[in-house]
Amino acid sequence: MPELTKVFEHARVDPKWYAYWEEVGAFRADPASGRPPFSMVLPPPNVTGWLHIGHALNQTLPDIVARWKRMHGYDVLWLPGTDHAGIATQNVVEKQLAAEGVSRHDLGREAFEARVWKWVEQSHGTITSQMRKLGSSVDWTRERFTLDENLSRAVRRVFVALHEDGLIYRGTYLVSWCPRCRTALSDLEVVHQDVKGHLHHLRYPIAGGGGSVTVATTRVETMLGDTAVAVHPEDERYRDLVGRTVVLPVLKRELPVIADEFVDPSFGTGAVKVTPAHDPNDFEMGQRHDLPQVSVIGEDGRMTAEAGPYAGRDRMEAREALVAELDAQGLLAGVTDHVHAVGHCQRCGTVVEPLLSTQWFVRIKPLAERAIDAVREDRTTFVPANWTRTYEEWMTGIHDWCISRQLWWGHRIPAWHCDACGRVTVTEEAPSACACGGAVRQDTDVLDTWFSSGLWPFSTMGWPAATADLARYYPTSLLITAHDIIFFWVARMMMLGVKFAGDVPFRQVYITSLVRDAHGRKMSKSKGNVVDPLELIGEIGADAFRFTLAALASPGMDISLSEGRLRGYRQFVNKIWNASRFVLMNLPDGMAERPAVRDAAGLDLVHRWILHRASDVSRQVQASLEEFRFDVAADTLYHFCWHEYADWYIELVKPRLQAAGTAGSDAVAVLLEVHDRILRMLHPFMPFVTEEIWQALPPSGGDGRTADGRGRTITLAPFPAPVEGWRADSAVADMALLQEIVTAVRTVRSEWGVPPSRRISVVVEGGGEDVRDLLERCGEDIRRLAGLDAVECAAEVPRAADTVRRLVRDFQLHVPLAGVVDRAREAERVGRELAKLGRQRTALEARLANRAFLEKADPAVVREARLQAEDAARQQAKLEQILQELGA
RNA sequence: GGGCGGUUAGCUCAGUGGUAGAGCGCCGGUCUUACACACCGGUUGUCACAGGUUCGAGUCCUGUACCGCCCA
Repeated sequence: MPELTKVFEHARVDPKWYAYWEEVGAFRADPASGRPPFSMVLPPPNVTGWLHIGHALNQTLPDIVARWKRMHGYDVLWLPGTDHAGIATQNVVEKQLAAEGVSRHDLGREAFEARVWKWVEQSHGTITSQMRKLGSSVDWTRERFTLDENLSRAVRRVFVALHEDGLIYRGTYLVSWCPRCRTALSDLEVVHQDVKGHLHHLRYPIAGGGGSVTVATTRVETMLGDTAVAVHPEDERYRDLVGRTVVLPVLKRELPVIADEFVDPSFGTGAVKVTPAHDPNDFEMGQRHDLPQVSVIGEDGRMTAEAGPYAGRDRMEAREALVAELDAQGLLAGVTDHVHAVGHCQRCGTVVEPLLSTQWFVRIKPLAERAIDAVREDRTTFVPANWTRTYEEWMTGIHDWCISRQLWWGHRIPAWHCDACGRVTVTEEAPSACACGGAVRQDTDVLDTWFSSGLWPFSTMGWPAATADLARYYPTSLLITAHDIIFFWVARMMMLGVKFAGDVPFRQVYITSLVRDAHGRKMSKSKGNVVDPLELIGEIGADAFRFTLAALASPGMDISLSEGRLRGYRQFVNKIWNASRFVLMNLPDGMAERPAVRDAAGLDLVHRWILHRASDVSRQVQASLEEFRFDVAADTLYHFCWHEYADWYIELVKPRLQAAGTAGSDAVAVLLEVHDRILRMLHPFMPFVTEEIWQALPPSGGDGRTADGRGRTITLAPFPAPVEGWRADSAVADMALLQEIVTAVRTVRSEWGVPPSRRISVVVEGGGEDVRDLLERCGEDIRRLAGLDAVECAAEVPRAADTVRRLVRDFQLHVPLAGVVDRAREAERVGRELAKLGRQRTALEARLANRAFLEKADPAVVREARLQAEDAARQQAKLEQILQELGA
């Protein structure tokens, strides 16, 4: 440590230590280590740009776990990597091309792919650099990318195996189609948003005269593809109409009127138009009634030749034109405002069109069933547990998964089509020819990105080969990820892991919340409230940023990234820094090794107190981390470090450090011991500052440092364990008393405006043995902390006019303050205290007067209430006396 | 329509049935030799509303209102 600045300089310190950790291989998993394994995979970020604040949370929490487990001696594998993110990445690059005035079609598939690879290199570099700045302790030697050769091989293996099992099929069905991306999407990639639209009521004339039937629709243009009108079979109004035909306006096609239970008689007129080629419900109705499917909208979002006079027009344009035409013909029965959910492309926001299309699908029910069972059998558990239900419900109602995408970026589907016989050959490697001898060409489609992400926990470990990593680290111990990808990712990993890797992919899944802005609003570019994690790290440092995320990460609650909290935790990091400066500045010159703390029983009260507390806190932090209460662990550490260790212990140890003999050496030993434990407990939360300081502390035999330099890092030092021998309940009680006395004096000083420079004196009246004993042992401490030149005990103190008296427990402090005391004001204060005490006493006595309370409440609670009531009564009496003597 | 979560101090949030807490803010005082990103002291509440269970409810149950998310 070249120089000790007053403010922690994260920008100077942080990069140094990350490089060091990598250099000594601190994060490398070692299957041969003989230590127990603990494994996680990082949810691979998309190579679409850079990490956002949500990624920061989803790296900080697992990093805390990884570092904590490592310090407990586990052989930790935290495997990093990135996702090629098919449609998302393709869109990013297409936008860049558009800015240059070219399309991917201008480039052609190969050149386009090359262009994307170039982008991937850049984005990957950005992401990994961000991860290093954040301090993520991943094993870079095992980094993976979903398009790596081995991961691609895993994709082909799984595709072929599912196909052979009959779980992958190809067919023509209604799929969600993005006309802008020009690809099919899975249900999950369609985002439903409420849109204000219009419900158009259209009259379809009944064939052969006799009026018309009115149907309602929000998508008028699809009428051109209608092949029936449907009513509910029990709907009296239309009973006679079933079996007859109506005439489709404009195209003049005759449509049968059918009866189907699906129709809701209470919606609109109770009669609906049926468009099997453009609506999922109508598609099914069409199957039931064997209706023709007429596609009037094409893959480009324009009307097809089937649309007659509207062919070639944009779907939205056609809608307006049709409305006008129908209106002119008197077939528009009315228009009402209507809010309805419209599907939009998750990646580009375009309104999705349900289209008939030939695609590859995964028959998912059989896979889902096993994945549901795995969770029911607790082979995988969710934290918080209520996500289990969300998972189960979605898995239960799951639909087949459309996995083919008409993109150029991704894993090519391992299927080869024969031009001669039309047969499709599905194999891992390209066949030289079709079985019939005909030439084959590979399917041009690629797979849904999530198909490869679904294999991530085992494909990254070498599957399908039986590797040592797979044997040792699979199933992984824990997955930490956000709730918005439970369906996309967690569910798919479960299904595919159970099916192909022989077991669940992870034993526990901790679901994190979303990070929102300071006022709980979702961050979005359009709102302009997006917080860039790198910017924040630049401002407050990675340590403070991480600590903030941990402190705010209470389970099940979204995180509001409040500026106040961020600033507060930056100050906390600085507090740790300065407490460390204090420790380092007070070490004897040339201390080569840390002295051991001698038997606690022989130590001074303040040492026994802080050792007891340090031990207690390590127990609490351990317990909190075990149940993923990062917030509670952070809070415990914050309070202990700042408000016990820094505020009290450091102040109390100052004079002791100057003392000669054992008093001085004890002080150094305990101070170093506790400080070292604090650093180690804080390390998982704030890795950089703790390493910086720890490296400057004199080493100790047991802290994991070895002669060759390997292991000379706090990252591999043991996480502090509680020490039974440090238990000192009496020291804790004595300290509480000391703090009460000091605080009472400080309050008097503050209230009467006594400047810190002015020494005053205090006489304690009526104190018991414990008080006298404390004054004897710690009189000097009390004088220092309260700014006194004398503090003594007396059985009876003569009353004096300018003496302020304060009640502490059952004794009182007499503080002579010549010339500043206003008796009336003091009487007012005592009066307020008395009133408060009276309220407390009344409430307690009311409880004690209640027979039911005495009979049914826990005896300990009753006893406690009694003691409190007695205390209150005693204090009341004394305060009344004080008040009286004040002359009020 | 189904499901999940939330409503606690000015703000952001903890809170295991037993007298309401933290950080930030606010008010007053301090450059006390680790830290002014500090120190000392103080202030701050119909725990959304209405019922119920209980000796006792912020905490458990039911309902209502509002906010948010997911699914259809």
